Amino acid sequence: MEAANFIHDEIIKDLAPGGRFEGKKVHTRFPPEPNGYLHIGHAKAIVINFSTAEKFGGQCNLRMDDTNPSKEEVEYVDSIKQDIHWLGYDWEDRFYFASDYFPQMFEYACQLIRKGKAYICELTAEQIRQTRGTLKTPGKPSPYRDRPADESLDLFNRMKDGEFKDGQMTLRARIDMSSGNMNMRDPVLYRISRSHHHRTGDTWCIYPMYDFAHPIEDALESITHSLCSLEFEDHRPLYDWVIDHIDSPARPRQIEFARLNLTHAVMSKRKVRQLVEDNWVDGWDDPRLPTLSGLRRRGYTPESIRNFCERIGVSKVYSTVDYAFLEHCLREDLNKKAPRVMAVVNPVRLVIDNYPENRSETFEVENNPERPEDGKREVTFSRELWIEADDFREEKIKGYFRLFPGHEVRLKTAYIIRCTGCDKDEQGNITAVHATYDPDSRGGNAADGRKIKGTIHWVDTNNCLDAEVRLYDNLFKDADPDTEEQRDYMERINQDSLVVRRHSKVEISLSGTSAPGSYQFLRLGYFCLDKNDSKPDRLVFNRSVSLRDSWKKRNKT
RNA sequence: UGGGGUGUGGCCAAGCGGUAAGGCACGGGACUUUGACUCCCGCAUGCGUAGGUUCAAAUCCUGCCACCCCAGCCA
Repeated sequence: MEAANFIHDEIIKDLAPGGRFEGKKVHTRFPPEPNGYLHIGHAKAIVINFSTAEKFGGQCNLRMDDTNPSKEEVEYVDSIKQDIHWLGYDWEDRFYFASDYFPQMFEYACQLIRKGKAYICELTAEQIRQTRGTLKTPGKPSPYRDRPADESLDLFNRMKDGEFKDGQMTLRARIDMSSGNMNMRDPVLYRISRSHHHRTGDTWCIYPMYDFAHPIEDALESITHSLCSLEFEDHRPLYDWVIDHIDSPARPRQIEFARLNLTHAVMSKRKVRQLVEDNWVDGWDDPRLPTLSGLRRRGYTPESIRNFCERIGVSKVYSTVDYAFLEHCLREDLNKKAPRVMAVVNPVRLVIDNYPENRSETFEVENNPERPEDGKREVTFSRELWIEADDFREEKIKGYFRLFPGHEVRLKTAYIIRCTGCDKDEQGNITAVHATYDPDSRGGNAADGRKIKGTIHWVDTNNCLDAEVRLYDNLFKDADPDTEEQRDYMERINQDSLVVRRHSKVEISLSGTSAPGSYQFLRLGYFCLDKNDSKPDRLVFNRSVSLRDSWKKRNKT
């Protein structure tokens, strides 16, 4: 089997004869804490866990790591499940909660106490901090460190029974107060907390810490490979310590990889929350946010996100992936799938002066040149059309081959027209563009075979729909809004990250649509209906991503 | 000499002692009834750095440098 990344390398070794998991089935898990919404960074972890299991013919569990009731809520559990399903992964019947293991964890803690590997400490949080030492100096042993096991066991049971106040005492591992690894300086294993747990209610008033709970959760589920992010590297010795000192049914292996960062975006829960709560964006599913619900509303497909996650690779290097790569993956997917449609986002009236006033005709347009099997649809044409304001200029500039007086252009699938001028109001705003058409060019090709370089899209003024179009761009202009910790990144928000066009015109074939799905607005980009605001009689489209535009690129700076 | 990690082109990333894959971005060109798509071409005499071992080093060894993580009763 070929390894796609260093984790696969390790797994292959583990599975080999004499390896740590020889003869075992690979088992991974995705263990979110239900305290917020999932984002693209989680998607990377989800893809790594599920695809690794799949690659080796194993399984991946979904587990809510709910060991801290003061931060967790049920509403998140549902959104997390929904997002993972949406991405296209299935955990079948293997959906678990860390809280289901509380009784077993308590039992393991008692084992540790009996072995003299853990003790009840009555130091306050402040005292624990003070005696922990610093990065360069060893800590001091707690005065309770040598408390007899019987006494600790008794206290631990009374802790569980609610005899003590929150924070009054803790269960601590007895490891090494002078370890260079801070996590090994007698870490707290259990704390007293009377917050209401979303699943166990008030059954417990003591809760295990992550470092104690996680290896047990993994072991109980027979996880072989516990894949997590880099910041847990220093916790691995403690993870192994717990497994080694309890009567563990399994010996899972933790492997760490670098989490995903994206340019032009903020990923941390705290920062996203602030953007939402201070109303810089429209909720957790704002299309500019890197949350999965935001990306979904923006029109990102699960396939594009999965593909993105697979292609960015897995390593231990601190990395920031260019947002342009995510966009590339979306375009690549939508180019194959999205039906083409004509829409004029910023309309200006085009009058074809030599076209009869009351005449109308119909043209057939292909739905997707990439997929001829998708068939064709009809669009109507008449004397007055809407065209994109950008497609007309009063004067030619170098390289511009759209409409300007005297110049010919093709109206997609219809006729070749020649621009004759424009009308303006008193302020000098262009109110209409004038042109004449070539009656012998029906369909778009000139009878004399002359080549027409430019083709523009259009919509019949007599047969179209008004729509609101929301043009989204990066939330942050800076590639790295997240770098300097203390900077007020809100001030760096891109003022043009949302431009609303309320009077856009879209072709009639879109009338009444409510189905989810993406369209390519010809020459503009990929768009989808906004799931929150669009109504069959008042369409609202979100721009998922623009088409690549070498003209625009060439003309800026 | 706290501990743990990482350094390959602008951004990801292969490479596992035999003479620098691939993708994105970027630049050029072809094609084009989407300035899209597609297709060509270009883009590291170089792998943090200095030495060493070897016929041969991004890969092995040593020193140095840079950056990231750790002192929650968060995960």
